[in-house]
Amino acid sequence: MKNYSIKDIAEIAGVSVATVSRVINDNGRFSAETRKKVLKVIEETGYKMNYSAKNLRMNKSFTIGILVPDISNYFFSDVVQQLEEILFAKGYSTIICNTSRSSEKELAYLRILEGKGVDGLIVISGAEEFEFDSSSAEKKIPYICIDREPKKKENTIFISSNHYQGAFESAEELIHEGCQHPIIAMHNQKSTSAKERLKGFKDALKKNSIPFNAKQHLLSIDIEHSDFEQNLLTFLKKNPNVDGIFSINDLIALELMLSLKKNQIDVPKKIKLIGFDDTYAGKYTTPTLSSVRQNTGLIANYAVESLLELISKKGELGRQIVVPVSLVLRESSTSS
Amino acid sequence: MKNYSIKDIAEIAGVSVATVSRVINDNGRFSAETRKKVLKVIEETGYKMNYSAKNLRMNKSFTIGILVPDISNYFFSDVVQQLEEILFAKGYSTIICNTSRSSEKELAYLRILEGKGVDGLIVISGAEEFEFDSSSAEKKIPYICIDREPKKKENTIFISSNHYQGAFESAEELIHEGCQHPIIAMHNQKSTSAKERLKGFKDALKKNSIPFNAKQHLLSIDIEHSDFEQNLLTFLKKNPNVDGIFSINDLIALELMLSLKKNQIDVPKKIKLIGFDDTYAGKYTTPTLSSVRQNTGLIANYAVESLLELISKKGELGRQIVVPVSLVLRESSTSS
DNA sequence: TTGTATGCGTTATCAC
DNA sequence: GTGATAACGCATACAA
Repeated sequence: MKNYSIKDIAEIAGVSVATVSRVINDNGRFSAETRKKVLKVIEETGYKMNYSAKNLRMNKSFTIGILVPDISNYFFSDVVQQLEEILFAKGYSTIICNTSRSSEKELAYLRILEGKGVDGLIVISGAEEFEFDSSSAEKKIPYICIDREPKKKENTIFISSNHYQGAFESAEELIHEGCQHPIIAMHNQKSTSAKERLKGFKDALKKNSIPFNAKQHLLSIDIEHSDFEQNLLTFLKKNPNVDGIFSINDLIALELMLSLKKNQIDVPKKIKLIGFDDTYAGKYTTPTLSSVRQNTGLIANYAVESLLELISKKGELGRQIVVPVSLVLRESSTSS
Repeated sequence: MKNYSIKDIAEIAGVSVATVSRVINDNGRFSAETRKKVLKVIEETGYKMNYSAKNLRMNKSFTIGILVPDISNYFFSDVVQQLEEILFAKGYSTIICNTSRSSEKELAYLRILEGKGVDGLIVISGAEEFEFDSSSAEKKIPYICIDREPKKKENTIFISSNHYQGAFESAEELIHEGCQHPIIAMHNQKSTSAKERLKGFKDALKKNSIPFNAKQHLLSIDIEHSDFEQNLLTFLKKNPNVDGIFSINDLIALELMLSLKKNQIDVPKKIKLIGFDDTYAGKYTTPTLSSVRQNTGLIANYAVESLLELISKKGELGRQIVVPVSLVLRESSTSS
């Protein structure tokens, strides 16, 4: 048994390679009879398309590259999985590239992906703004940005959750639950989404006549270096009236919950807490964790749809799609 | 600006395509001067290798396919990420295929991957035994199985954690902590890893003179259908002396913990609990969850190493590599 | 040391 | 409705 090519198929079926190709791609005209004949041979031989040849000839790869900072992150892996699912159904395969938030790795991947002739790119998050100059202007590779603001908006389509809304509603929820001194806890990454969440939080405070002040309302967390717990305690010592925390993500929220518990600060009685991403862990903590859920399914759908439109030259660039989020309320933010 | 080919480069540099190819691949002989000349042109033009052509010509793709049941699973995504990292460093790119535990999808992917000419395959878990008959015996695609027992061991290399050890040690730990009636909680998937864990659990009981009896020591959970909590309560009603649970994975362990808490059954006082996989959520529950940690880094390393050996025809087939696990003890299994 | 020519498997453009 | 053939970009055997 060998690797059959359409040439072999043609020979066995007693037709020409052109005919075989036409049958396979259901493209052009041929009689029902030859069709059956060819299909039978294909079945019998177990013929498999050589995509390298097809790609070379067509200058198309039916492959989409996905750039993601960290596939083990809950939100990212969720989006990626959905993307993969949808793309597969549409006949595309995906190359998932874990950039580990490293620019060099990202660049290296970009070159490889270009070389492999991907038809399109989906770029997910990443700390900095993204600019992709497919150096060959001739064959610009279309790309979609998810949660990562592109430098040149006119070259791409930008999809993201409504981070502003999520933060705004969270802050309002805390206030409505009686919090007089809600704060926002965030890391020092200046991603678009983080900025939006901060803005939403600030605006909610403003709307409720609480003047925002970084010293009093912003707990800044240096993920890598400083001691998490000490960080929190110092802040609370300076601001003893804090009674609500909106955390920029669940990971931080969970750590906060742990530290608070360790220091006998009751959640939600003394301090109410809302996270972001609705990680599954939030269902199992005591108290269970309220969080903002992003609609990954919708995001993935929009991304694929837009990208395929761009690939077929039908899509309009420069758009921005904002996907609404939903607040999932659990015990950590509700006054019994 | 267009997409340059080596032909263009050759023309600009005033040499032949053969020379350019030799320079690019550092293969064959050429003068230092021509080398410099060619490299300069490549730099200036921003030439990018067309891998479709290269693959077609070389019958090699520098691409590895990874089949994984569910990328959003903690253990899987961890392994995949590490695989990707290691492979990337070695110049390979990866196509990650999420099979959603569907045989059809798996088969479809296999065909595509073959067509794309992947140099090798890494198959992770999946419910059933795996048999990959690269239908073209001519060009057998080498593959590695992680946590999934292949039907024909002689065609592949089988890598897995020491599930037996993890289960055995967990059971012994429960017993040493005073449990008289430890049980194992498991879903109805008959994967290799599940079987091994069951065996380890049984053997630990035997060693400690506790005769294993499915009715008394095996809590079977139908993930999809039945009501989880009711399931547990019924079992506990029949076996009121249960004082320790080894759960086949953390997901189930977390659910158990939730149900126990809901019914005021204290963990670890009344019932001690140990999970499997050391999901990050276990750090944030109350009590924190003891669990068996798999060494994903080591698994990934072995997998890549073995696969590359197979690809270069140097590896020996039929081997089995067992990677030790470690028991991470937390509050859920320790008597205060 | 370098160049010429061939073929990898496919699709598309012609002819017939 | 079908067949012959060029072309895609690359690596390599063989010539020079």
